[in-house]
Amino acid sequence: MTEYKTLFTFATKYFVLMKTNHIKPTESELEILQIIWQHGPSTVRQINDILSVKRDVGYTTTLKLLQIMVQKGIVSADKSLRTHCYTAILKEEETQKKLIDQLLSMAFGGSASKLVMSALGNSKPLPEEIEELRNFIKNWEDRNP
Amino acid sequence: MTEYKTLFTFATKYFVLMKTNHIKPTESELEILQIIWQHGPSTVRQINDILSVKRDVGYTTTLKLLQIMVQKGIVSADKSLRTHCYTAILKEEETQKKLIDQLLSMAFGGSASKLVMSALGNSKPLPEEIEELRNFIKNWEDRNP
DNA sequence: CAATAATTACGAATTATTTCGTACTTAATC
DNA sequence: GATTAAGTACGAAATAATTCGTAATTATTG
Repeated sequence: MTEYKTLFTFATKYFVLMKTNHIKPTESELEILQIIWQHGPSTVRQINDILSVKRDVGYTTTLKLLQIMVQKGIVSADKSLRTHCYTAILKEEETQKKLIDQLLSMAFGGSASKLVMSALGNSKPLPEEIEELRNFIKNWEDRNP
Repeated sequence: MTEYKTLFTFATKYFVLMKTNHIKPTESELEILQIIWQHGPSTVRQINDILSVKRDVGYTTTLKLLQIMVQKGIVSADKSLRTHCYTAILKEEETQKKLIDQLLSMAFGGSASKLVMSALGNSKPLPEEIEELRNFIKNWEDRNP
């Protein structure tokens, strides 16, 4: 019996992995995801308030997007209260990783170094970011002698 | 008269700049752009042959995409011969820069260092890339003490 | 030169994405 | 308790992206 449970658990995880692995949030969905990542589980109104600062967007538009995102398994909805609360299912780092991989193969011919150079080329990282980055680079260079 | 010509030249460049600045190639368009970037000006057949290796795509589909890309100003078509030849108008580095900026604001909250770390985190750059990258980093660190 | 092959032009179906209006339900307020 | 406000559900329009079929044209070949 335990074997079956273990197998089931594994199969479930694997299925979810497979499913989420090819989920690719659209731009609007990413906008919303980012808000949830930053602010934690949020209601439609909270999300829409933040979204509205940047651009014109109707309340029901945001609602609809969130409902679609639930269907796609991008977020989950807690419906225990009348005002539903949405939580990110896609994890920030994993999603970022996936998006970078995609950009990498789509516009950089798979060359990560080119991507990095292009990213550092433009940007003006904040001082505190620079320190973090410097450490990371040091570590990375140790691992890639 | 020369003043007008100069003005016109400037205005044209400015217009094209403004126009191309907000051009955002779709995924399929990027696929094609990448091929042209790598192989130089190409015909539909050449592009479609390369494209077909990776995935199923009809000849007329590729043709249509290229025609749309001409309309958008992404590529230009030399129609002097029966078999048209397509050249990239969008430059590789600029396009890459733009796409990174977009990814940056869309998924990394604008933090280039996070993007770089994520990119280097996964990747296994080729030895020759590592050297190039190392030089770049050295220079970058000199400029960001 | 007739038949075949390669090419372009372009309409149109299909699918995905975004947006919002309207109806309905539940809570808050007067 | 009636009215207003806030919320959800959901259909559907508008737009964008992708795909391909068919017709017309021009070259190539036998």
